[in-house]
Amino acid sequence: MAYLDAAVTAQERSARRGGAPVRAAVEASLSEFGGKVAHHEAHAVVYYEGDPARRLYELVKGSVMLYKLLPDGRRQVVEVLRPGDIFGLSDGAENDCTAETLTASEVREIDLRQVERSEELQRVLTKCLTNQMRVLHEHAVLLGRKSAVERVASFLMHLVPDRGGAGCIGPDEDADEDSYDLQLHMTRQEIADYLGLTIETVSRVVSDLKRRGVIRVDKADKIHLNKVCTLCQMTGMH
Amino acid sequence: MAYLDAAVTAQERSARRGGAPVRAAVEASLSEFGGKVAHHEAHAVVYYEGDPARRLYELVKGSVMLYKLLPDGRRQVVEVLRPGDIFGLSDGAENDCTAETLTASEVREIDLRQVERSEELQRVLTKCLTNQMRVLHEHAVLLGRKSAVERVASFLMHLVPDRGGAGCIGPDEDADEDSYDLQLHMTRQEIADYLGLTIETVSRVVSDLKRRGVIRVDKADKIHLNKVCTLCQMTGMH
DNA sequence: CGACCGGTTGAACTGCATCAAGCTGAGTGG
DNA sequence: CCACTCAGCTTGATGCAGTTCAACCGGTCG
Repeated sequence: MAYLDAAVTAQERSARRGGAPVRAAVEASLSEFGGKVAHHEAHAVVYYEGDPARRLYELVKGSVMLYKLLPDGRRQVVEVLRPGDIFGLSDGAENDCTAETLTASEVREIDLRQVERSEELQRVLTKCLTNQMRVLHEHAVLLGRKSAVERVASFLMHLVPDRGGAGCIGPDEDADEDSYDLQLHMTRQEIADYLGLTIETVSRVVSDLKRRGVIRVDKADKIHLNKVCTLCQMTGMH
Repeated sequence: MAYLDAAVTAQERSARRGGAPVRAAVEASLSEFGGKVAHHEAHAVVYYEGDPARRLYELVKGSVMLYKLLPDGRRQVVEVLRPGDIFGLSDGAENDCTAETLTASEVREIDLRQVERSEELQRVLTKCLTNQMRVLHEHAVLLGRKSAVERVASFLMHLVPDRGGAGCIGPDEDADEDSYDLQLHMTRQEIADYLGLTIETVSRVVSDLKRRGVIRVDKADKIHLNKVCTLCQMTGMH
């Protein structure tokens, strides 16, 4: 746990590295509500925890993570967002998380007063928040009750469309000839902070999966799943 | 980790014990939208994870926890709700959690079709979900990054109005003559499953706090905080 | 009174963190 | 084109916080 720069005010905090999409998008887009689309490069901070919450954001393209820091520098990535997701909503006056891009991203910014007015916007919001709640619930199980191997397996499975989530069918008993190519776009540090582990543990688990032939590591952030179903069985959910 | 009865269908699962409110209520009530108010006794299941999501619920009185089970019986309590909170909203066709009362409770049930129609309801919902999101973010930090002592300290501080949460002022350097009486309404098992610990660890930490004079344990679920500020400093947040 | 349930306490174990090297590949400059 | 550097990653050795297993305690209920 380094981040010794962390126990200070929002703007003084330094950025971190990483970057990759995580799950399938919610249908609706908020383009109809106007708002500027801002372009951010990778590892750019959209806003800081503790900053006044001024706008609502919709991730249009790329990927963004939300994280919180403890005063001693420990970090927890609480969400990894994908296009269609909404963030920046706060029930207080301040943002409760820092939002930082993982990859170059496009973010639509919508004035909070608009939200009060538009009925349609409220409807989309409810839908989106409900979905994020489900994801957070599942993540709480991961953080509170899963082993390191189960966390990493769950993380990887979540990157496979229609697998790993609540609606996952579970492993296909017979043939495990399913394979899948992943681009993580996150550093080991970001993955570790998302999974509540250390960088070393993540690395060790990945190496172990490799050794067992479940995955192939082409580059640190480019992983091929040799046996999707075997991996699925390692998530603790089947 | 017992719960061996868990790896089965929703209705077959057995109930668990416990019960206590956790934080201050959101202003709005949904009484204006009608809906029946159901009375549940303590440790009653309102709905099961996996059941078709038919209605929206508002906790009127009492306290309710939401939890998820892994097939091998490990449990994670993902939320502890207090009056004013809304639950049962699902973005799929099924509930993603089991909802169980901690104490005798009153729960208002609202038809999901109402939600589609009412603009005002949407507004209240957005507000309520945003608040729950913030709580879930904070809980992710607890589960992913805090030590056992920090978890228990955070848990207890959350039960003190205006303390423990994001808006907590932090410990008052000087006089720590603040003291406070708590009624937990949760068993050690429920607390452990909420904090991602074992029952033994919770017990040991509580005993330790007692030994150090930070708290006084009148009954297992009736705890007096002798030094609120000392406890506050043990949450890892100051 | 005995059984049972929730809680506490102790002893031993272990999974993950911590500490410490070494490795790899991209960028830089001579 | 090669030496150097530096960041991100991997690997090994060791330590410890929290789990596991087990015994016991106190209150309650039949």
